[in-house]
Amino acid sequence: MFLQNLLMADNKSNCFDSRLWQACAGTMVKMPAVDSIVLYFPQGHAEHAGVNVEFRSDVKIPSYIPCRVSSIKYMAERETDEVFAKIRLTPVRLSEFFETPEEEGMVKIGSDNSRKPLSFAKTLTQSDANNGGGFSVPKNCADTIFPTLDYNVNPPVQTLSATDIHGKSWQFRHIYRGTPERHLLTTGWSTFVNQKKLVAGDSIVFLRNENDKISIGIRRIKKKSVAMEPETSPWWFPSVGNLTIPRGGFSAFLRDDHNTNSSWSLINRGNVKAESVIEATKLATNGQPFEVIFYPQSTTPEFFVKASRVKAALQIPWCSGMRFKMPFETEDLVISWFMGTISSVQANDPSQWPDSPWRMLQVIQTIFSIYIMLL
Amino acid sequence: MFLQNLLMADNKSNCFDSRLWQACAGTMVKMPAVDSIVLYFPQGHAEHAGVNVEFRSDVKIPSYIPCRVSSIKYMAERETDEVFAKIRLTPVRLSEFFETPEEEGMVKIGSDNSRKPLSFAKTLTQSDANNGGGFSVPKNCADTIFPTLDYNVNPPVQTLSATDIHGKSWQFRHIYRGTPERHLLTTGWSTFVNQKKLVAGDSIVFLRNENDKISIGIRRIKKKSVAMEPETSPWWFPSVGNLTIPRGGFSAFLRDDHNTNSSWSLINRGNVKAESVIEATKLATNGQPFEVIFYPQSTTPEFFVKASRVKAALQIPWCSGMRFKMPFETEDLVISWFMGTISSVQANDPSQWPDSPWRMLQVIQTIFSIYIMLL
DNA sequence: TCCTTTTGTCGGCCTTTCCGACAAGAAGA
DNA sequence: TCTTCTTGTCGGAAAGGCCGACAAAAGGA
Repeated sequence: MFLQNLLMADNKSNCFDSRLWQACAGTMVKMPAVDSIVLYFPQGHAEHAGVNVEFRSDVKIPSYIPCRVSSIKYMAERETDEVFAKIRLTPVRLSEFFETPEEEGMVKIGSDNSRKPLSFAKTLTQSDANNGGGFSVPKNCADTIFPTLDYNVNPPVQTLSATDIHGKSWQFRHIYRGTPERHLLTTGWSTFVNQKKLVAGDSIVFLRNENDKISIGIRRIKKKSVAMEPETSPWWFPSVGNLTIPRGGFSAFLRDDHNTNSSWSLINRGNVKAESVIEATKLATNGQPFEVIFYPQSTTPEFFVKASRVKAALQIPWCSGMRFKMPFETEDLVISWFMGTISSVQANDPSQWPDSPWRMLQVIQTIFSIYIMLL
Repeated sequence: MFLQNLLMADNKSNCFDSRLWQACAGTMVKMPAVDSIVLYFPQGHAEHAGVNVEFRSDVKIPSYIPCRVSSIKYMAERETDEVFAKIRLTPVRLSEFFETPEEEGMVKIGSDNSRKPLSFAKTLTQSDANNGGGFSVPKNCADTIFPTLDYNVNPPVQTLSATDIHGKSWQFRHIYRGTPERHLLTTGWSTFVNQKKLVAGDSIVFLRNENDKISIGIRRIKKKSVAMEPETSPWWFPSVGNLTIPRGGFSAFLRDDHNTNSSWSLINRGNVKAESVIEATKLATNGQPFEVIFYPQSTTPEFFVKASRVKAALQIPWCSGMRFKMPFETEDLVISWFMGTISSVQANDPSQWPDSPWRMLQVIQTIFSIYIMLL
């Protein structure tokens, strides 16, 4: 059988370039390393599924299960280009969790920014998305990402090849013209917009890899837009007085209080099934390896958290009135900071999940509730 | 590494459908079966390369080497869609050649025509190739190959998907309209013409496989056109008086006498290198397995000939004045017959290759020389 | 030979897309 | 605040592509 056919057999495909995957997921999404130790939270997994998961009431489910990451597959939906990861987890003894060195899994944000920025994102304007028009290329993007034009010819023009997350190549005419002059993508752009079904508000990411090949990724606009809603599960940096936990933290999630309590802003609704959660939890509880699917663009938090981060967070005496600051990423990959005060600390669902570190996430949730109310 | 990248790593690709390969090569090109016995002719191989091959003079090279076909890979150039085959041959003892049953390798031309014709070829007109226009579909092609249109709607229209030799899918709008009404391919056609760099005179082949999937192949026009030049290496059917050797014969090749003697009409010039010929001959002479590349659209003959055919041909007392008839295939896959008289029988290069059955091909060459002179 | 069927080419018109003009917005002085 | 630089939107212009008309070519009687 022909290989290409194999790849197209279902609506998923292995990711062509893991850096493009990262750019689409958002630079603030940090996946754990293979072989590192994480805590798996069934409760978080259920919330990620976005449906009410009915666990069997006769079996006691632990609130967290320490696991070793066996493998991670970076993938993308063939239809929408939405990125997701397939993670294989193997339960380990709790002692292994505590034996993990403190430093393991720490991520130095910005440490790989030593080189020139290699990616550029732009939210599509009405003119960009209206087919008929081309794409207005921000000067920075053309200067730092695209191959340099020959400005001696008039007008300067070249063919730009960009590869999408599935490895499919797209060609665009890149021209520098107009008064005042600006960079534009013309021929090929409308085909891309139509085939990817892009609309104004969607973002695209251009990425230049080490061989100067260009990749092009998509981040779709959220259907239910909440003003300034962070696009990805943000990592937050607690800053308590002078105490700052360096480069660690939890993911946060966002309850959309404009709707009912059970309604979550999800992009992946329906992609993670309740049965998968029950199956994963069953295997995890029995100490058997299991597989979970994670959609980073979902607004629910990661439900597998690096051991070192959990330990860092547990050392903070969380209480009301505590001030904090938290970074989040907007559509254009710009990292902004939100500062506020913790109003209350409580477990998310105390009756079913007593004493779960998962309640920490409730803190963040509360913060966001306040945040939205202030707008 | 991503699979698709692997496939695109060089400018060759494994053929998507061997029947499409056959259609592009021409139905008169018959490849030997795997495990069958053939004669390999170093001289023919050298001519196929289209360059002067300098064999080492100190080693005596046999004029033919009996071989068993170990494997055949059907392939296509990624850039031009030109089909070729990679054939692995293992030298065998001459006794194995003679032990081959007479019937082996016999090909019954027309035996698989029992079903409706499943392929249709058309040479592109100026209007077909001019971008701006669509493609005028012959009625027969639409009726026998394409999915049947719903003639109740007005105008009858559908989307036609066709897969090229690399497995890439192309979409065309197939509409039945105009006065008088006719079948046309509109949207999608000009993209195909531009990307494949088709010009008026090139042929395309539509093929319907057992699952009613449509394939689309390309046969490019020869650069140096000789009027009524057969497009593929023809098989010929000698007919001597009442004696007709059934369904056997040699391939023929065509010397273009309008040019110098050493100039051959080649489509694959430069694709088969002299070094490959020397390497293959060296291995073959030493009795070791070797690999050859064969371009069926080349106008040089096959340089590996089925054992049974050689034996059949050797039984004919070739001499001047003998009348013969020979089928050949035109661009549109129509098989025509050419009849003539043998003017002389001589070895192609008697000093280097005495007593080679390869001289039989010289007969055909002579016939064609006469043929061209008559035009 | 004549008639019918099929299909190649053409000009008209509609749609798409390419273009500079202009101005709104952002950034810097 | 003013100036400069950047980029979003618009209407006109050019190109591409779909259409039936017509006639040439092919095939059958």
